[in-house]
Amino acid sequence: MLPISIIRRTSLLEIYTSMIKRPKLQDIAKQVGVTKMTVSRFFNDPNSVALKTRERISEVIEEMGFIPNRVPAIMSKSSSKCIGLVIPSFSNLVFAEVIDGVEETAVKYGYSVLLMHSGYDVHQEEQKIAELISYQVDGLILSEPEHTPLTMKRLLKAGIPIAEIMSLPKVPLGIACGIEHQQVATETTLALIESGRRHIAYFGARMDKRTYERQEGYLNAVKQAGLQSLVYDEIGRSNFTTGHLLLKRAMQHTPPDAIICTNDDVAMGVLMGCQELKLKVPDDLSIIGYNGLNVCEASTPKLCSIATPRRMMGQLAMEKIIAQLEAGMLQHDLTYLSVTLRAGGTATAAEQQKIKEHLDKLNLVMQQNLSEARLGVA
Amino acid sequence: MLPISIIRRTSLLEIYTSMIKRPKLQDIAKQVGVTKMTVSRFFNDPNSVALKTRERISEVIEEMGFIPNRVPAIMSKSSSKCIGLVIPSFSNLVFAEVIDGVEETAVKYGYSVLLMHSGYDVHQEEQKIAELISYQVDGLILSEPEHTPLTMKRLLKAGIPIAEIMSLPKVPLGIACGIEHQQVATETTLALIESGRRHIAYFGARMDKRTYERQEGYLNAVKQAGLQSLVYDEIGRSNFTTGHLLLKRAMQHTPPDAIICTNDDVAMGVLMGCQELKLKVPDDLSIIGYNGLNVCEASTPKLCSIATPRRMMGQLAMEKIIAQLEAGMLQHDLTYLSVTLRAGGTATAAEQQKIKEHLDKLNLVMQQNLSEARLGVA
DNA sequence: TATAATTATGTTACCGATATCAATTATCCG
DNA sequence: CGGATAATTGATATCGGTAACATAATTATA
Repeated sequence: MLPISIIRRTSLLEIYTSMIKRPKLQDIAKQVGVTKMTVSRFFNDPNSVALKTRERISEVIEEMGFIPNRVPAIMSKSSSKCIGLVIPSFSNLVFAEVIDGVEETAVKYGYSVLLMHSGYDVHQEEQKIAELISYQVDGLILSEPEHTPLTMKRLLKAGIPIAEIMSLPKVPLGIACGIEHQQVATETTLALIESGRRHIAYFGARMDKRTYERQEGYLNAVKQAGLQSLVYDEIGRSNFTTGHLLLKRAMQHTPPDAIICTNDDVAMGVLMGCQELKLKVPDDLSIIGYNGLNVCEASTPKLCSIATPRRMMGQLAMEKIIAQLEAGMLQHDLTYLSVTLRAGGTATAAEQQKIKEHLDKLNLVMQQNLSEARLGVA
Repeated sequence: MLPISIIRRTSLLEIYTSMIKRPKLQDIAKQVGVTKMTVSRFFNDPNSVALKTRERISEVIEEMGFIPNRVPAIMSKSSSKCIGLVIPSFSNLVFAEVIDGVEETAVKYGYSVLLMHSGYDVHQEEQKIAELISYQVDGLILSEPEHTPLTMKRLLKAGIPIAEIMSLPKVPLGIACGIEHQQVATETTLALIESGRRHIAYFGARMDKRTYERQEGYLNAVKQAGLQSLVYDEIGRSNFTTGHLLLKRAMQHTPPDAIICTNDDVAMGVLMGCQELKLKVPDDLSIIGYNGLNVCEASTPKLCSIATPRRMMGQLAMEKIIAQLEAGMLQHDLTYLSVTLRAGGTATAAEQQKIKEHLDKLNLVMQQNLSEARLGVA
């Protein structure tokens, strides 16, 4: 069906004739009867302008709806006060909170965020990073663990703080704030095994690289316990439909008694599928999600999920970037963030307890690593 | 639980000592043995540079991981080739496709997109729009129908094409590509009434302004039919949980036999709630979503929803902005986009048919308006 | 009231690209 | 081979702000 278009002239038309040249400080200055320097001061250091002048400038600005041009300022100050953020996708709600955390912190310190998405593709990422650097961002936050060789070279030569979030990259570029997805998956799987589950499946999706880290962790655990590995995945995005589909496929093959899902969407799809297939959750089958999105609250029973500190990751990455900017010094800085259990009835109470214990143990081990690392550096 | 931090020095450390001054065209030029003008040409009009020179420049750029600074270019060319896009929220998947449509079209014509979010708040929107204008965007796409008076003034004085999408604003700033949400809701409601439903409820959310447009349309229809209006809403975002909650509330009050939801998330929440409350869908209760997101596929039965052409809205807004930029002429331009029915078993086959008919009728009426408007202008 | 101290404003150079025009070099053809 | 033409490169001004210093206006103080 084609869009239906009505071109209609309205009362505002007289304003809309041809493109107007945007006013500049000079224009305001002339109107007020000062030089552009005074108007510049009005914006950057109002107290250095006489009250009377300030009022007159204010009036003219108000009247003209004037907004100063930040472009020459970026050149002059050789700092844009902008931080670039590249996420893989806007259709993945995981990143919504990351964005909020990043932006919240940026604003707190007087920075802005330029946001781009890479579509889970390293070449698109290359493009977007180049674009952000070409706008002279003062720092970069990246959320995918892999980059093209050219991107790596550019990033190392960029001379600005760079933070990688979500996962911990093997060769960090500078700052890294992430989760040990693999270890988390191992511990979760072990907890389910200890709780008596013997047919634990992993539902993934081939789009996201972090999925594979978790899958690796899952495989380690089942191998360690001498159990059969049951991995199911699907090309493309991981969503409700994927979960639904993978459940059906799994049931035809070897019916699992527990499913660890790569994320909450897949897990919700599984849960919905269970209602259709009349599977009792968590008795017949326990379902564990990943991320702890709000969607977990929606179902009955609520989805049990591994909650990731997404907002905090954004905040922390930003804090660290700004710290390095203010110090004028680039430094390597790795931060491992711990995950928590988002309680929900898709796992038994005993299982939830076991998972909690395992995650706590993992956190403890990491803290020990921390101490050792400190000694190593000292 | 606090994040666990490990600061570790790695093999890349030697590169990371202090902030490096970013290289400029001049630096490349010196290395190659030409003037910066030649390097500038290398990027903007490669064919005007001798093959041999081109190769040498290429090598140096490759080696230095050089990315040209676009900031002075924006000043010099007095065009940024950037279009600003402001959406209310990244946690609303409705906008993911809009973004894709906008960006896809932008890239096609050599433009970039600067993306910001306003958190459904006109004052935040004011900030973000000002920021985008301060970066000298060549055009703006806004997705909320209301703006502060200051924003209105600034937009009218900005001298760049501005497109408003999603809804059709009462006083359009320039370009508008939107949906007649109110009329669509009226027609949907009427279709359900004609199908025999007598207790039709509307589930909204108080965050989103478009919700109210739809609510208005719903109210018109029930009033027209002499039925009781059953509006339920909740402060805050509209999501699964909201739908769940509103269903319970509605059932305690006057159990509805049909629910029109402000969006698909609320509708999914309702559907999940039905499974808990043992309500038969669509026999006891039919559920209509809004937007036609992919989430509609996830449930059993699939969610019946009014699909909005989100990607097309983005594409169209961008096309029209670029057209005006190339023409160097600002013009009012309103486009009404039609909606379609996304089939799903949460409404009976007969109901789905009726809704389709009503929507088709609406599209016809709009086409007539189009003809009249053309005559009016001619 | 004169002079110093302070406040307010102005002047000039510069940030790093590109537009424009000028100069140089290479190529062609009779 | 010489001059014309085309291809390539260079020189200079400019975009619109801000930094840094200079000057003018005001106030404080002796």
